[in-house]
Amino acid sequence: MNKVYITTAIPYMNGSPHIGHAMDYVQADVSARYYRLLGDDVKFQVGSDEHGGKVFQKATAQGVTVEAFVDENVAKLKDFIAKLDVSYTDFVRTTNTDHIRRCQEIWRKLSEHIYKDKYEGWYCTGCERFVTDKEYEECNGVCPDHQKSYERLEEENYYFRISDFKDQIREAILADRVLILPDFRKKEILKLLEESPDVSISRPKEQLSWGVPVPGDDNQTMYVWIDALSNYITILGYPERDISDWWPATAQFVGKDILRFHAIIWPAMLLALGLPLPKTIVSHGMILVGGVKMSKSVGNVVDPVDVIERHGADAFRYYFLRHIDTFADSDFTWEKFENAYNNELANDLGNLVQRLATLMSKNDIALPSASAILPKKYQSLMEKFEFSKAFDFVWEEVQAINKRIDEEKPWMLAKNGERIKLEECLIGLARELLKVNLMLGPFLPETNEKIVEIFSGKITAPKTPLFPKN
RNA sequence: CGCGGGGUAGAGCAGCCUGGUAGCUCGUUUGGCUCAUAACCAAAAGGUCGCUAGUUCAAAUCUAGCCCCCGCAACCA
Repeated sequence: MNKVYITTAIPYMNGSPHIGHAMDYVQADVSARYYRLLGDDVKFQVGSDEHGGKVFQKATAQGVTVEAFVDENVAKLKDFIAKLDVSYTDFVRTTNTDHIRRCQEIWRKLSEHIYKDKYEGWYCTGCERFVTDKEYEECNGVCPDHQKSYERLEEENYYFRISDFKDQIREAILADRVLILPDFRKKEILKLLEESPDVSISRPKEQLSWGVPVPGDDNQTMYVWIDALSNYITILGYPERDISDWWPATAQFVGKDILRFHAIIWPAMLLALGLPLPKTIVSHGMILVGGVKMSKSVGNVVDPVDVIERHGADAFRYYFLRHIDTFADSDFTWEKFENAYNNELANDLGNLVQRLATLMSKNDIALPSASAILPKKYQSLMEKFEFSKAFDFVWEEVQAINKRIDEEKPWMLAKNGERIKLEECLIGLARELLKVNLMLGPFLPETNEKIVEIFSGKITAPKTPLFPKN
């Protein structure tokens, strides 16, 4: 039995979960369920990134303690993940004491690649943060929120010497020892790697109080990188436990916006710790709405929960796994979604189940049990994380069954009393459907179970269709 | 010359690496069927493959130049 470890990015707890996070979860879940289907032992991590200034400020603004604030958001996140029907096994919180302790131990282990340096940049005393040079120029040197001029300030930070590992990382990426998907992102990362300077990994305590204290320096707090990225191994019990059963991860799912951190900083950390690199980093694109970026100010934000409440988790998973490109930016519109739901889920699949179940039920034909096997092509696509293509393949089979029913005309066989042929025909068709259903399992877990139920024992057509139309 | 992705039927995409009748899904039109959620099956209409030049017997596909859209460029998925 193979050990498979699947991870997702841990969302920052300064707000509610949104559609971008949903992509991580749904993709990772399909992989996890697929490997379970193969009989593998799967560990599937999800979690929450809870430290940092923004979380602290938000909590303060709401007049609640920061602990209460993150607890509430974590509860929301867990509820969100449950709604998506995500079969995770481990939930890691960066405020968990084990995580914090392990994180500090990791820092110590990294110490020979850590140095202290001064950072100089534009700072807003209102926001209590540095802004990038680009931001500075865009605002003409005046903070738009506070109407104050930025000040030139310097502070001391610890830095992680990425440059110690650049060559190793480049080689690993080039040789696909850490496979970055899709390929065009790999090229992007290789280019970015050359320009990646050392990364600042701490902040003065007075500026950042809500975070993991830097071991051996009371005046510094860890900035996000080591705290957040290490979650993938602290949840496994690193460093005090041997994690080689699970690490390296089979696949780490991230959004394209944070790929750079997972493909550069994270591998550098792992190399410094003497740990192997993840086998695959899968990066998905952004969801656009009507061709434009989703944003609160535009007011075009689509809440996954709305989609789920309308047609269920499987419908959500269907659209986002098949019609949203697995790797590139893709468009969501309600019209497209409803279209896919009605034409494909309801008409192609739902109706297929209905007509076949009715045919078998009317003629009192049961399905002798037989185990289906997964087609090679499907397996190969799933193992390349080509979810949308794998789904297309499954759908070709769905359509082929509908076609076969029309060609073989079982209702005619029934009318003519050709019992033997009828049984042969319907059992053959039902077996095909169960083969499809097996492949459908990782994508649409709820539907999968329903189909299994319908076609076991004495068959009766469901009273309410699998995918009811409005 | 910052890096990367893209411009193919009304819409969304595949094909381009390894040149040789331009394909898929949705939508539209017509026909068939009646087991089924007015569902299913078949057929048809619809494209100067961003522009220009070049290589070639032959280019969506290779080369060069140009135009346009989008993403990223140290922390807003």
